[in-house]
Amino acid sequence: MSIRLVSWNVNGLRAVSAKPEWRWFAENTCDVIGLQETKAMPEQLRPEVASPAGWEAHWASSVVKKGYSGVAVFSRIKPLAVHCELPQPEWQGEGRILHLEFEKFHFFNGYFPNGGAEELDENGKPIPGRFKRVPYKMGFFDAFTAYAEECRKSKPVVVCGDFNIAHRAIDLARPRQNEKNTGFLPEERAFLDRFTALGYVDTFRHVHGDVEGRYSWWSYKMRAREKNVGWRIDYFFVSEELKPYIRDAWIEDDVYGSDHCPVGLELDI
Amino acid sequence: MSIRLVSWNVNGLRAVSAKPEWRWFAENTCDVIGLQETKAMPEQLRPEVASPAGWEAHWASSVVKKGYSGVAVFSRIKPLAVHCELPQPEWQGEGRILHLEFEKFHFFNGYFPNGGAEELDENGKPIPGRFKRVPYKMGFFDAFTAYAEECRKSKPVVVCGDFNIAHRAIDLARPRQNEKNTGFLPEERAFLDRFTALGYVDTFRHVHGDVEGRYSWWSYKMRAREKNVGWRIDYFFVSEELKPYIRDAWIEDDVYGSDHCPVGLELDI
DNA sequence: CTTTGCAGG
DNA sequence: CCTGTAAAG
Repeated sequence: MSIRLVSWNVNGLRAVSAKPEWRWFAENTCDVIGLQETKAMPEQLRPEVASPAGWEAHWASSVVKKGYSGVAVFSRIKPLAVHCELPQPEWQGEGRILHLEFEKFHFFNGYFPNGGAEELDENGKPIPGRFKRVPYKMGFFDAFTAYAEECRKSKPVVVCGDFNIAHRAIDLARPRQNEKNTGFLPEERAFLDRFTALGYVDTFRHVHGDVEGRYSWWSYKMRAREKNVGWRIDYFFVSEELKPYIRDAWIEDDVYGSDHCPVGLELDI
Repeated sequence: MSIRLVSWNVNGLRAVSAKPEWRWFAENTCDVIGLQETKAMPEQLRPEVASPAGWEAHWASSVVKKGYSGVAVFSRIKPLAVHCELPQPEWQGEGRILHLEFEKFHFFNGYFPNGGAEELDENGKPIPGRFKRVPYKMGFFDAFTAYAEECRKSKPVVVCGDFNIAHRAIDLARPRQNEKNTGFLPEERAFLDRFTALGYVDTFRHVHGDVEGRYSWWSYKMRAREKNVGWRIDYFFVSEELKPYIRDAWIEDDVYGSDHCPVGLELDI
C-alpha cells in the first residue's frame, strides 16, 4: 500500500484549466493534489474543474485581493478534518495554507509568500537586497513552523507547496547571481536550514541526493525554461518520523502550462 | 483628377498593426488616411507603422490618460498647415482632433467623445438615459462646429471620423431599442440635424440615398457583426460648397481587425 | 513573459 | 468582447 501526492503551482487555475496541459489532472493517478496560486474562487471555474468527479475539493482563496494567491487540495481520500489558513488572524486572508488531517499524517499545502519587489528609497531608487515582503515572508514561515510543530505532536507531518526559497546552491541554476535576490537570500535559506534541522526532510534530496539541474520553476523571461535556468522552490517535506516510508519523490518537469512544474511524493503506508 | 480619403477607428493601433488585417494599410491607394482610437504614442509603434515610407504622419495623442483615444492622419499630400486639437484648452488633452489644411479644403479627422456609461444614483443604480459624458460630448461637438465654421470662411471643409452618433433610424439596426442609449439619444441626433442644416453633407447618404443595413460599427458582444447588428457612426461630411465634387463615398465593411470598419470619400478636385 | 484586475468602449 | 492599463509574480 502506498499513497501518492503531487503539488503544482499553476499560476492561475482559470488559465491552466483552459489549456490542453490540464489533461494532466484527468490523467493523474495520485491520491492527493495540492495546487498553489489558483488565483480564483471555485465558482469562477468550470464545474468539472472546481468539483471533479471522484475527488473531494477544498479551497482557501484570498479575501484581501481578488485574483491573488489561493490554494486548493483535491483528494480521493476523505480527510478527518480540514483547516483553512494558519490559526492566527495575522497570517490569514491571502489563501496560503490548507491543512488536511488524514489518518496517518497531517497534510499541509502551502503557497508561501513571495519576497516581492525591491524597496525603493526616497528618490525612488531600489535598495539592493531589501525586498518589500521578506519580513512578512519570514514571519509567515515562523508562524507556519510553529503550527506544524504543534500538529506534529499528534501525528507526522507532510508539507508540500511553493516555498519561494531555493535551499542550497545546487537548487538553482545561477546561485552566485542570486545571492542578493529574494528566493536565495541568506535569511531565507537560513529558514530552510532551521526547518530541516527540526527534522523536516526534503524528500526529493532524500531520494535523489545531490543530483544537479533539477528545478521546479523557471522565469517566463529570457526563455529560461528551454535553457533550464531554473530554481527548485517547490518541495515535499515530511517530518522525519515518515522518513522510513518515503518510497519515491520526483519532479514532473515534462509538464507545461505554468511557470512551475509539479513535484510529487509516494509514501509507503 | 480626384482625391481619395479614408477614415478608420482602429480600436488600438498597436493591436491592429500586429494583425494580418493591417495589410489594408500597405495595399491602400488613397491619398489621406484618418485613424481614430489609436491608443498609442507614435514611439510605441513599429517604425513602419508610425512613419510609413511615402506618407507624412501626424498625431494627436491623449495626454490626460495613456492608452486612451488618440487620432492620426497619414497623407501622401503635404498639408499647408497642421493643427492638433481644438483651439480652446477646455477641449484639449484627449487627442481627438487633427486639422490639416490642404490647398482646396480644410480636413478634420475627429474622434468625437463617447457618451460613456450610465450615471449612477446614490444607491449605485443606473439612471436610465443619463450618461456620464453626454454633456462633454455635446460641448465638444459645439466647440468643433464653431471651429469648423470659422475655418470654412477661408475654404471648404471635409470632416471624417467616429462621431459616436447614428443620425437617423436607418443608420442603426435596432433604432427602437436604442432610443435611450447614448449614440442615438434625441439630443445627440439633434446635433447632427443642426450640423447638416449648417450645410455639412453626409456624403454616404448623398451617394447612396436611403440604402439600409450599411453600418460602420458592430459591438464585439453577441456576434453582432456576423448578424450585421450595427451602427453607422463613422462619417465623411463635406461642407456643401464641395457637394458638386463628391465622386464617391463608401463603407469598407469587408475590412476586419477592429469593431469599426473604414469609410471613404472620393472628391473630384 | 504571463496571469490576473479594471477602465473604457 | 476586445484594447488598453497596472500589480504581482
